[in-house]
Amino acid sequence: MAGERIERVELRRPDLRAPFPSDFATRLEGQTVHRVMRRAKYLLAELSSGETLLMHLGMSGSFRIERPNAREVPGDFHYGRGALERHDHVTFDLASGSRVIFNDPRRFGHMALVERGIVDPAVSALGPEPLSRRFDAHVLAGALRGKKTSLKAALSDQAVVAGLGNIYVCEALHAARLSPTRIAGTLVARNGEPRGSLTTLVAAIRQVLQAAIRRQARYRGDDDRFRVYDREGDRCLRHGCPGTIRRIVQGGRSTFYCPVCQK
DNA sequence: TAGTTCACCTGAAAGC
DNA sequence: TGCTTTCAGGTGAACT
Repeated sequence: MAGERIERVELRRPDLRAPFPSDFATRLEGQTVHRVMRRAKYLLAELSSGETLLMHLGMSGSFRIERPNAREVPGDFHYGRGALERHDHVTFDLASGSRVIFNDPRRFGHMALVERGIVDPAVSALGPEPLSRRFDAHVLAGALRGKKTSLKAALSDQAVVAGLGNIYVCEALHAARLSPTRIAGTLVARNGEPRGSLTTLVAAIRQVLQAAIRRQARYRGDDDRFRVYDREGDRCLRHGCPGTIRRIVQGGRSTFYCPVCQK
């Protein structure tokens, strides 16, 4: 979309997670996308008006791009390319002839237009990017100091660290050998300095995310992609650990961990 | 103020 | 075989 002019926007239903404003499509049409960025799980498209198009894939959302030189499909009435599918909720027709389509079966996705000079509250509240230089053990110690909630809940909080979901919190805690039920504040010394286990956790978060990006992982798929997630009853995969993976519920979400090697 | 619970949604899987 | 129920997730509002 970057560098493209948006010719036409079609909303194929009135809402995703929230209703679209009545002027959502018309405000987008005619605008040029200056650049597209990512912040945590949000995609941000900077527009020629100074507004920002905020997009979130939710659980099941995805984009696909159809290009004008794509092979024609007989009988199809949509630009001679693939027909629109049941859960194609938003289409962006671009001046180049390309079409960007947002598909989201579960409709947990989100789109909003943010006015010039305004930062969406959901974005401004986000914590540091876990793969950025700004994120280290001292920063995480500052966020966890005094927290009486569990490590699982704390790491799932996007204000503590941005972009970790349920699965990768489980994976990072397993990689760091830390129990998801441990009180978050116990990883911080009385003087506010991070304990050694917090440094290990920061490295584990980075390692788990980088590996996931390399695999272009999605939340469902090959079972061998995860070390603990969805492995209840299986042997722990850590070398030499005799433990069995346990499932518990925290904050209404499944947590998977090894009670033997995660302390 | 901090922490917890619930609703939203729908495809897949399990249960009957 | 077909119908019904349960479960999963990210986010924000409501609740404790």
